[in-house]
Amino acid sequence: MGVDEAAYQQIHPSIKSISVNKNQQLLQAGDICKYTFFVEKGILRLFGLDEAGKENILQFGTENWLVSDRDSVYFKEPSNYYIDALEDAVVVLLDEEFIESLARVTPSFRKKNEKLLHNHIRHLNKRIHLLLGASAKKRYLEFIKMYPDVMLRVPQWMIASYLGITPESLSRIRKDLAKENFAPY
Amino acid sequence: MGVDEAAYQQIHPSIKSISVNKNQQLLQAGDICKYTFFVEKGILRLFGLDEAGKENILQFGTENWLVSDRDSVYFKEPSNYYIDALEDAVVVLLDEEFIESLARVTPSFRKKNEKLLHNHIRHLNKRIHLLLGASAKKRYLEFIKMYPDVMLRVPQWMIASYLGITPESLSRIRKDLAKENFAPY
DNA sequence: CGTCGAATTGATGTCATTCAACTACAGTGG
DNA sequence: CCACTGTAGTTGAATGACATCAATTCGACG
Repeated sequence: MGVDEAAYQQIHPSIKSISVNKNQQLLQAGDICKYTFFVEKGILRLFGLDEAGKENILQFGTENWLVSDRDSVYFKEPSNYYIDALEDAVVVLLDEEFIESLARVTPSFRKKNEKLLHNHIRHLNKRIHLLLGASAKKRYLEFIKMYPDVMLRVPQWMIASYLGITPESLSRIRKDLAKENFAPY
Repeated sequence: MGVDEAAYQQIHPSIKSISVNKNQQLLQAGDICKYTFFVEKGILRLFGLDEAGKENILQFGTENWLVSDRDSVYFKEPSNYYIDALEDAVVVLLDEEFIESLARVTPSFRKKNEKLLHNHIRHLNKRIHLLLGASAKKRYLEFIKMYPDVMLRVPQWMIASYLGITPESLSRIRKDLAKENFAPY
């Protein structure tokens, strides 16, 4: 996160790091999300359920990513989303207190945090743009371009969920691409 | 924006307010977005073009809303999006300097701004969730529930664009709803 | 091995798109 | 004031993209 070591030492006491097992839940809809999770190792995923019970994946988070329901953390409202681990993982729990400490110790932190927020928004806008305008195939190609690592580490049906299509459709899309001599790696 | 009058007076000089005509462009892809637009009157719209030249509407902004390509403002990068006015409008131009002044004069401003960012993210997440999981009909119903005013003031084909469907499809959806005795107003 | 979930494949269905025709209406110029 | 034009909206028929359902196959793991 670009935080220097001296600052880290000062606030160290308030940092909690935990290990989580594959498939372990870190957040459930209805609960208030108390932490922002910084992924030290492994993969987390943030998803919601629609009324048909289908999972819609909003975000994958691999090493050095932040995952959380920012709304729930920030507004202290019950979350509508779920977070779980797709691999055994190590995550750092960043709570309100931590954020405040950090802001006190390194004044530039607030700006960095703001920057992260802006980046997040940029991301979301791009994704909406794609969902509005692009075919499933194009969205898939965009995905593997942006997240080649994720693509190799999560099951295919989850990628389908992220893209907003069924696993069957994604399978067919991949078959198509193979025919066209497309090789992502 | 919840800024008190005294603060307003202090920073007044750096506030620029302009009138724009219907259809006037405020931002073009390729340009750097220098301002965040606060809509005092009228409606603005933020949209992108896909490679087929189709407009994808990311946001409508009516009275008291903020519209901008936050990324472009913040990172000072050329924007990928367009902003124009759907009605004759009056908008306040908020630039970097303004934001800084405000942060200096009212220390709580930074927090308010952060809150706006979080709200924005909440919004975008919800929209993605809908785009991933919900039918066109459900998305339309959601839309008129969230933005009844917008729905009355912008042409139907733009709403279709916002929802990610064609104008024809939206027309049919409305016909369906009418048959089911659905009356939004 | 045998089991279970993931992935593929085929047959069929559904929703939304596309293309085209037509209506309604607002704005423009004669 | 009326004809002319262009844009929005509606409707129909045909097409296409993706979903659904069902049947295998594949592959990891006990």
